[in-house]
Amino acid sequence: MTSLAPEPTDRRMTSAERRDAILAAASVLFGQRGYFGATTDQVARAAGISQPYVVRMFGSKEALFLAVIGRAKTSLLAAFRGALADWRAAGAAGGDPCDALGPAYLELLRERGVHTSLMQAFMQGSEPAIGAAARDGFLEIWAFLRDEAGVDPETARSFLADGMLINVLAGLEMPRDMRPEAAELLEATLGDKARLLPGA
Amino acid sequence: MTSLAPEPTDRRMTSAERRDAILAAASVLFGQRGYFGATTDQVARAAGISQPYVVRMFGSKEALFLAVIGRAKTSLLAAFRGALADWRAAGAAGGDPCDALGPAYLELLRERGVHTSLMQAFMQGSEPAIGAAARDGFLEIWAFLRDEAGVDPETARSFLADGMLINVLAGLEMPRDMRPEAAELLEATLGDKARLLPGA
DNA sequence: GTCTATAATACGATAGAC
DNA sequence: GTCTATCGTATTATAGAC
Repeated sequence: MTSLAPEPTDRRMTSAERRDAILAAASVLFGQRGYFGATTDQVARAAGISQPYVVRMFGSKEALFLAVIGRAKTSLLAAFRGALADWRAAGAAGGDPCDALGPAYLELLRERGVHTSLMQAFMQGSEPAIGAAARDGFLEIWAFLRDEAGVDPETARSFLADGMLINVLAGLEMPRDMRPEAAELLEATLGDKARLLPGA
Repeated sequence: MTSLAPEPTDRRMTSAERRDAILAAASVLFGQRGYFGATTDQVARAAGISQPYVVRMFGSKEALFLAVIGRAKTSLLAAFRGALADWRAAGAAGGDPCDALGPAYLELLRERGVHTSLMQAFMQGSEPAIGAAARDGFLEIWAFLRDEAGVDPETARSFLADGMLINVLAGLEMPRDMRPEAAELLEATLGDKARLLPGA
């Protein structure tokens, strides 16, 4: 039976890719304006499709947002796991794994909307479904640092704090400010990697 | 002329206090749901007045939000300046001023909505008026640390990072999560002060 | 000063054609 | 799979009475 042959992979890839392109567009918009501020119509326009189709594809705006933060969490953990594996392969036994995770976190700024959409989710703790997913995602990062990377609580806490400051500078689009204080803050926090922030 | 006598202070105080009560209610709501998520009707109900009156009193929702973050910035800087003065009066010349500012920041969690409304503003950098005000406010804190408290850039950066992590745990309402990982994270970040977070 | 009533619009979601 | 048309509702803001 010819029907046993697999469907042309082109079709399925295109479908999954299109879905991911919508999620990428939604990540940027939710990252900029937050869950309530970004509209399904804005996502649709950015993705070049109709507003009802966005809702149809994900079921609801809330489900779309949950898919966005799930995708961001996956991107982040993949970047961390890759950096950790490389760091271990390079044979850095006694050192601090965060020395490898930090640069990976900054490189991820090139993928727009990952940090900011997660951060917007973190600020919705009082929304029942989103809040639960956000707490869950944050604790998954914590568990990765403690259990997979093997760092102690204070090192993990400090690493997360540095990450949250970077997220805030991304949310602020701080490079838009041209005053010397802004330059000093950006230099102290990110050095020349400040160019990766939104607004730069 | 009897009209030269000052107006009864009762009247004016009551008016200013009522305005501040509205701002306090708005701080909590904007902190929880963000600029777009909180509605003027929710603020009005929380303050026990009508929705059109909220808009009338502040001119627009955006002006109300800007008043909220202005008030939060004032509360924060007042707490910092008070703690810094006490610390200097106690004669701690060679130490780190952040040792006094940190506890003051945690005590301010009792005043609901200060940290979270500021954080929500920080995540709206792409909104023209709000973004500019948010960057301005953040840099005012930075300038306080550098110029008034006299701390070096790396100490200031690290202090701000710790603060941003606390803000995120407040936004997440992390104490709602009962798993041991959440307890470990909260203990590492706030110790017994975790009880001051929303959601606790 | 504060309210009620309401205008004007924006939004998420559904129905149904193709 | 994807669109157009549209419904029902929520939201900001204004008008105007008291």
